[in-house]
Amino acid sequence: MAAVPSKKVNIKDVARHAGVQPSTVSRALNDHPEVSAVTRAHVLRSIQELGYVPDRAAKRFRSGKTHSISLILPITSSAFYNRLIDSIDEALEIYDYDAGIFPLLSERRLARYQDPSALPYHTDGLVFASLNPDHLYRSLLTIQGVPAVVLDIRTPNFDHVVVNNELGGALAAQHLRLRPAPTLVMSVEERFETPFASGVFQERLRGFTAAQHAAGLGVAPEHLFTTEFTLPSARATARQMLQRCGGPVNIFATCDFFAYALIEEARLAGRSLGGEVRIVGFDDEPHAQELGLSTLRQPVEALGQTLVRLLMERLETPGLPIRSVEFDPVLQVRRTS
Amino acid sequence: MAAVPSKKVNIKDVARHAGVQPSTVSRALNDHPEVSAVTRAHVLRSIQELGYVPDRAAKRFRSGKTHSISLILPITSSAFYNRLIDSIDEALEIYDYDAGIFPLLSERRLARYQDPSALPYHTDGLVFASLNPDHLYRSLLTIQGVPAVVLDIRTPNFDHVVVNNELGGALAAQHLRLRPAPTLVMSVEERFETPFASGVFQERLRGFTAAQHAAGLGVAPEHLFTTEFTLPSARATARQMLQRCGGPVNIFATCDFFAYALIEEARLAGRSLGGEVRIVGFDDEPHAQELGLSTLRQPVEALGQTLVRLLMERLETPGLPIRSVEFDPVLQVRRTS
DNA sequence: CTGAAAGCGCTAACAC
DNA sequence: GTGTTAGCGCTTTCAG
Repeated sequence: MAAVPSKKVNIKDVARHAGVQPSTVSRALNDHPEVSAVTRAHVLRSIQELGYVPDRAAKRFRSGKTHSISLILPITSSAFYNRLIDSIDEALEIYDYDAGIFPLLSERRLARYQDPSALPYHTDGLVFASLNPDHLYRSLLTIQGVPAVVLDIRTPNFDHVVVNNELGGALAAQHLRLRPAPTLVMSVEERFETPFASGVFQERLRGFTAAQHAAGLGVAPEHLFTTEFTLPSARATARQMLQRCGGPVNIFATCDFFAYALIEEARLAGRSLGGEVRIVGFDDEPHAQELGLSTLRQPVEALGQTLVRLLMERLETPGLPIRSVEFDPVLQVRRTS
Repeated sequence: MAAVPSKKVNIKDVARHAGVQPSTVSRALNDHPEVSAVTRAHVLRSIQELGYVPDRAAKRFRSGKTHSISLILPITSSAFYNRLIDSIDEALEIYDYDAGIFPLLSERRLARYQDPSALPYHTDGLVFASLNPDHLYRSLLTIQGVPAVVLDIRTPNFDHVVVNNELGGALAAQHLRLRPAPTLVMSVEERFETPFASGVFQERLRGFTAAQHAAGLGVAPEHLFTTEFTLPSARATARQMLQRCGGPVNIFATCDFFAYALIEEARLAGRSLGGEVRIVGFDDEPHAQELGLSTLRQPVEALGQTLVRLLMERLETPGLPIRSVEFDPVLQVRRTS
């Protein structure tokens, strides 16, 4: 281990030190089978002695590969995306790949990511989670040359994996109908002008409403409550909803986060969960089980695996036609319903 | 906008199309002042027509710059790190830089990040948040050539920014002593064998304990409760603590997350917050204000700004000596104490 | 203001 | 099994 080296040592220095050619050093480093064990050992020792680290930029430039992909998503602080990150990480292992996480947390980031040489595109492939590349970019040239797959959005331009959210809504409706009672929905208003909307909440709501209509019931406008995606707003809305219906009530929350707010407020109000107040959420986040929340489980592991498989196939075979894979959510009945 | 181009168009194609030399195209693209307005316009039009996108890898290889840095942190799902990300993002703006987020969520990631050509090191600089590069790597050669700064850890090898956590603990102790009562602490056991420990919780605890001792009080071992970093564990521990002391009690939670659990359990048990049960947390997360939690505020914006400044200075002037900056936390008294 | 040419560090043909 | 050589696409001297 040398002290501060006066200049960065490159592959030529190593070659000279080991008495071989740069190509041999390269072969030894990249585990080519044609290099003899003795030479390899010799070269590796020179590398050790000189403290050589291959130039990252040159390596990538020449080989054209980074062995990593970028995961572009709206936020990272939700349990769903954390599970997705985990499942993608795991699925990448067998391909010897890595994922960088790029949360699109602000307009500023969105603006910077218009630049084709922004960091996320310095990888071999892209996964867009709940984000539509068709809307994200002024021109798709931005991500030119980097294959992409999309989660949660049906797009004709990219491989995509979606969950049948309408079915999820329908399953919730069907289940809650087991006990007739005033039926409320708690959802969020997605702003479709922004590129940050995937439409999943609308789909869940639509599935629920359609199923209610099919059963001759429907959802009255005053029974539909929308909230912001923050704890205080969700709590306030939940309180309002529970005050509106004093007696037995059924509630469909379009995500578990909203359901949590409902559970807390119901408890504070002393209303019996699963009896007087019945709740079905969506996502099956980790807390859901502890809290006994009935909810719709998304097959997150399968989503991650499929996204990775589609992307890796496309890396290997660029000319592939666009593929679309759909998964069904599954109703998990627990104590709140 | 051409259809699917048979082959990727490069700077030579653009030059030929525009009737100039590659160097001129490069100059036009990189806003060199020496190129005439007419030529620039001409070149830009060719670029448009051909749908040219500069090769990311070649650009970086040649220029040696990515205009981005990597933020390496333990998790992303805590409010503190989200605020840190925001403040770093903001601070980077004036430098025309960008940050990639690399959460070290698993042993697998840690293992992959031993590779010097892993994605995080394909940037111009590194910020380690609550993570010690000295322990993270088998050899620091892994990050060779990429300047780094560290948050939360005093290390002789890197520029670092720390918060005086011991002072925070002492301030909490001093404040809680205003009303004499049995005094409990809720903390976490940091495992120092792993590279995932920064030591901040120990520091907070140490500061608290030292201050109590100095006041002739001390913290009895049975008054120190440790928990896991999960909601159910925190809730269970909180319940235990409140059951242990039926009457007036003072509690120092070494982070707001634990304090939330205490608040919820105190409410469920019908104990009066700020009266019978007094709580001081640490971090001043966003919820803290809504909940009226007394807590120690970390100057997150200043931390982010300072980290960025130190890193940018080092990028400009590689030979700089190691610098250390310390910030004091500030006690925010609200309703829980 | 623009052209010509060198070269960044590495990998991969092609020889031998 | 190793050496030789060309070249990836861009930026940056140096001329003119």
